[in-house]
Amino acid sequence: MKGQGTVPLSHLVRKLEQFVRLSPADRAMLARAASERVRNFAPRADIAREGDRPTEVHLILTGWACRYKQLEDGRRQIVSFFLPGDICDLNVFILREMDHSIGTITSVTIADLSRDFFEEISASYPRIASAFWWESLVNSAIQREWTMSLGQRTASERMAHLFCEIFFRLRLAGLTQGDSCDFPLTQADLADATGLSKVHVNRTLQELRSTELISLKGKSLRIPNLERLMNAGLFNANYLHMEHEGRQFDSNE
Amino acid sequence: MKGQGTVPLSHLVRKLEQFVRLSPADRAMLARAASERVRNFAPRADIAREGDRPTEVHLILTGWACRYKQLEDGRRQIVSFFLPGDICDLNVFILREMDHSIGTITSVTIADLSRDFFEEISASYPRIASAFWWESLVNSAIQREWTMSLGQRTASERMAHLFCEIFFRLRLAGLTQGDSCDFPLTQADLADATGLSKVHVNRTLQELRSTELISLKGKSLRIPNLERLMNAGLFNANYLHMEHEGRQFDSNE
DNA sequence: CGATTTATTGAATCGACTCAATTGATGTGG
DNA sequence: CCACATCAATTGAGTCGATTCAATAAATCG
Repeated sequence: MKGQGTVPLSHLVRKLEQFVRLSPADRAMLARAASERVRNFAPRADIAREGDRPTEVHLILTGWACRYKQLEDGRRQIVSFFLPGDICDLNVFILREMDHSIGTITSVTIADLSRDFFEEISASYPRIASAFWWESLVNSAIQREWTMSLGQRTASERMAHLFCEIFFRLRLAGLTQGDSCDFPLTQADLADATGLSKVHVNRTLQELRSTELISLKGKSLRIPNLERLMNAGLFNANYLHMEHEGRQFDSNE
Repeated sequence: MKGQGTVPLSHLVRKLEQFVRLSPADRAMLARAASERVRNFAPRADIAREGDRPTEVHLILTGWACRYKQLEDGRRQIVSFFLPGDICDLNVFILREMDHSIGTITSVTIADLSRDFFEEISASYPRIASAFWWESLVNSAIQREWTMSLGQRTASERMAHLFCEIFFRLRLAGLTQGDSCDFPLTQADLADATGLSKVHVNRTLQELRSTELISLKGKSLRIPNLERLMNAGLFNANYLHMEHEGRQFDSNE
């Protein structure tokens, strides 16, 4: 039973184990959760819309998605990306309605986690609960870092920073191959995420390519020298909190 | 014992009661929490610094503070404001170190809430726990809205939006007088929060004043017509989730 | 009261935007 | 499997919002 191989759940487990050591029972619980209600979405589809009542928490099993908001006049901002293994807001169901939408980038498989499930977790699976807290605090930190990027970083810094962030997050979930990873975002997506125009995104990418900070063709990203890209984006990984918390959170089994 | 008058704790209670109805026991618990370890800070002082180990959660009793991040070259971004009654990140103590700093704007009084305190809450005070969850989800929503502002709104929209947000939040805590409220932020603070230069903040304020959207002198803000300001800032209050969740969360006592 | 912080103004510049057209990919149906 | 349609990426030119630098005026504070 050891080694879940490439099953979708493994991204979540791999990521959570960055923080706590999970017991076989913990893993079984997660496996149960991830199979309860599974749904598939086409690329560029909405999983949830602003105004909807949130009734469950979504766990991204495969594919990329994003949270986005729109102004009445159509201006659109992607406020975060969801990668495989990511969980959308713990406990959202206590709010009456969504203040943003969740849409897919690629085709996506999600598992819907019910409220009861969360209550069971907090009552009986303290390590999972801890890890979920960690995930949620990291997501808040990412959102703050985006605020920083949009407020202070220049176009090329912003772009470099985003590439670093995504690469680190994918790596944590076991989704990189050496210095490369899948990268399904279009330049329009990057524009919506960075607050730049599509045209300027294009020019900024050319700049990053010409200085050999990235190589981006098709849907694949390669970062030949991560350190250099991090410097270019003033990227400090501390906000991802990829530290292991030590023994106090380990499984005793 | 009824009516806490203007004691600092009342801002928190008033805000949380927007969401749940608290029992006398709940209130007593909050009162205990808020008196456990109280500290005072001068204006423009740091409550916590990036790199520190977070050991407790801070509750703002009086005064204004902010979360901010800095790049190596000194560029500074305020990523959120803390107003009286606000709580800084539930459960941060599970992270190894702060990824940002918390600094005061005015003089500030805080209460430090221990980890044990939170465990007691989740075990025995479900309504407070719910309300804390709500507060934390709203804070995330605010952070997303800032991302939206910085990415998509123009200078004057951004400024108008920020004024609306602060006014709504202060009102929820019982800190507005009619169409006015205290407003201790300097133009430099506004610049750091909106990602604009000080000079442009100044010019944007002049624009808002000349169109009579705000009146801002000394440390006092007046919003003669909130609706107009909301339109100017494309402000939609839904992200503040100021809805009452209905009976299921009410105290039975 | 002078000292320091905060706010205001002007002028020149630049990063990023818009508009508009073109090239290159991707994908689908006949 | 090509032809057409659509979507994504690229390029050029002109413009504008916001910036920087620098100086001055007005508040605030000890």
